[in-house]
Amino acid sequence: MNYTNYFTNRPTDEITHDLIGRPLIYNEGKEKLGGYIVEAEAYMGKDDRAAHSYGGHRSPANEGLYRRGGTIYIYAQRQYFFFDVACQEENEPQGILIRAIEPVWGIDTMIKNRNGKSGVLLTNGPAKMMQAFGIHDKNWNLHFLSDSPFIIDLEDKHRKPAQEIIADKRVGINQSDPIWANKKLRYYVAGNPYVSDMKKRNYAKNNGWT
DNA sequence: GTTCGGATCGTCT
DNA sequence: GACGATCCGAACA
Repeated sequence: MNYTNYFTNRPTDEITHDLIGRPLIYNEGKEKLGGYIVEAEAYMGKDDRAAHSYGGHRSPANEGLYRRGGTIYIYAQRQYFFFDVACQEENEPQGILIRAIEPVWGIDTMIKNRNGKSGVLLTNGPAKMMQAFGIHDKNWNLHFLSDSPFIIDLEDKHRKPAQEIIADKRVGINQSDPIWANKKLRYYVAGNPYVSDMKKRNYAKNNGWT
């Protein structure tokens, strides 16, 4: 399975669901940083009121969404950076936002990058994950995954099986269009502590893995 | 443990 | 000049 096939040929929400439990790794050359994807959101393109590409809106900042599936789309929001992967063919501006990982590789370095914050606070949000990787710019925006330090491991045997994957509404979406704002396009490992806003009382045994 | 409001800056109008 | 696909610390329980 290569990135092009993986990020096209299926509906974007289906790909998003499939990414849960797969390793996401960032390796600039000196050390492997990353963990298992535990939370991600699908943005369904021109019709999706919550997407940056809603209504066909196109600008230098959201150009990445219009590139071919497997292209990295990094964007800035306030002082923070977010990591997306474009889906579908070129000019079909759909994408996936990786929201959270359960840290596994290079934890000590990621804690340093996060200014000493550890535990759940290390990577339980899209901008926190980028900080943990030490990314503070859009350097890799518009690069194809295989031409970047990012690796999404598509080997099924490396995918950590979740006990249950929940579909829920996306986070931080403007409610002006309740139809799109409430669509269940966010997927996460039930009870995993690294899912953003996961309440302690909802933590699952074995972090929600089988 | 959970909620609330302010910070802060790239991007588009 | 206004607005976020957020984060953090302070306040309250």
